[in-house]
Amino acid sequence: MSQEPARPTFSHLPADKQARVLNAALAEFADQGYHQASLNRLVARAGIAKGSLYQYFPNKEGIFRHIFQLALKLVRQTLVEVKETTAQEDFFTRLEKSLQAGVRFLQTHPRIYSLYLKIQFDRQTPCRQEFLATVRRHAGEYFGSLISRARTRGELRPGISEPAALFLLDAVFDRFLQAAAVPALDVTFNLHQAPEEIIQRRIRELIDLLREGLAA
Amino acid sequence: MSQEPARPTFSHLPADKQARVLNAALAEFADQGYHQASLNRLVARAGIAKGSLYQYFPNKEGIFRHIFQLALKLVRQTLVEVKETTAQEDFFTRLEKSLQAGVRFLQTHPRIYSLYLKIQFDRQTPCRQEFLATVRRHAGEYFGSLISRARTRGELRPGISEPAALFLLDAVFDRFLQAAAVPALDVTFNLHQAPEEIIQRRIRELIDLLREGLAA
DNA sequence: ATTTGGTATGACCAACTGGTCATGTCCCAG
DNA sequence: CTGGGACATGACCAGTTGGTCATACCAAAT
Repeated sequence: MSQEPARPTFSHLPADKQARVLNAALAEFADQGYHQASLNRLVARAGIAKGSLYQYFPNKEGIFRHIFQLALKLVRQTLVEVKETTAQEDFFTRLEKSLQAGVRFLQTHPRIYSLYLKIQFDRQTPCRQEFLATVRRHAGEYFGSLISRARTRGELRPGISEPAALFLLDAVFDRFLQAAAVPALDVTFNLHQAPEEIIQRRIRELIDLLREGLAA
Repeated sequence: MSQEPARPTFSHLPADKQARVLNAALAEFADQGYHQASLNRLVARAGIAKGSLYQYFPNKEGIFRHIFQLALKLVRQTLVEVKETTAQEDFFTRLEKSLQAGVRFLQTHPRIYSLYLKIQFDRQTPCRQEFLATVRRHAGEYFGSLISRARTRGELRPGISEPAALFLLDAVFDRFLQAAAVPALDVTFNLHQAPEEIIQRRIRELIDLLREGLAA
């Protein structure tokens, strides 16, 4: 499918040097996006020579694919973990804990989330299709399994359209995280860099609304 | 606040030439974003010389501000129009018609919507703050007025958190439009370039879900 | 002491960027 | 016929980009 993005030389490197390079790369791609990312800045941040970078990776896209695969692994891990640790709860508690986990992820890996957003909205980023497909598939499976178990337990209104429910959850959760991560995005929630306590209250309000609906 | 982005020379131009330049600019910015947009490509598309461009506008940012103001005007217009033409309907019908109007806008002005997305997620675009604030303000006022009238009419569940409802609507609507405009974004709705009929059905399903909630 | 293989380095390259400007064209007033 | 102002033009500029490469370094093996 796609050749190894990193050269063997890179894996022989002392761990701290690898880390420096990966950190610099993640930082650069996360806050500039693929095309605006500058390899000159990257090597400056990492404290290595330009030539060295090309001993580690075949080209810019190779660097990108590498850090993108690391990011993907982390996301997968997190999703699996949340799914397992909330397996015993009822549907709406699971939703609440999932959103909380999302916020935690975003706070501990802000650059990875930023990278994710960059990829999502720059149609020309390499691997975009592959990346989005993977993430959406995981999200879909995640919400899907929550929903289908909730349905067999009778926690859902009967006759609900499953695709619609999936879409709704995906939309609301994604937007919630976006609003927490990106300034000037949400109308009234003011989630960006809001204190933990407010975020928790907002999460509960939202889940309530999803559960009970808007109508009288 | 900010000087006129277009030079007088530009307004003296024959209308079709103006249109050619504006079209080329919108196209370039919409599918490349601000920084990746190339003025060389732009002038090639418009069929004018590089130098001419700088007789019309002071610099790249000036061009951007100009087309961005045109876009803003169009969005404002559309919102006002929808608000007025649905004034007589009940809350959930208004929601439905609003979403339909959004989809129509996106179909008739795909490049403007694309530009909007680019601005939303590229933190470094000029005028970003100003632009987002304006759009969000309009969206907020729009949904806000819908909600508060619905409340006085008793169409809403009492005790609903208004900010939460606003956030929910904004999130779902925006994501719906995004999914319709950008490939590979939604999990299961497959809205991208879907036929009119499917889109209408999805809208109805979503509004239903918002109205009645998820819980049994 | 010499050779060898992996790694480090930064000057260098072509391609492109946003932006400038001397020159040219054209039309209209004198 | 002459002059002047508005507009057109593309060669040109300095700066940056992703990428290359001859050279240098340094350990271990001979």
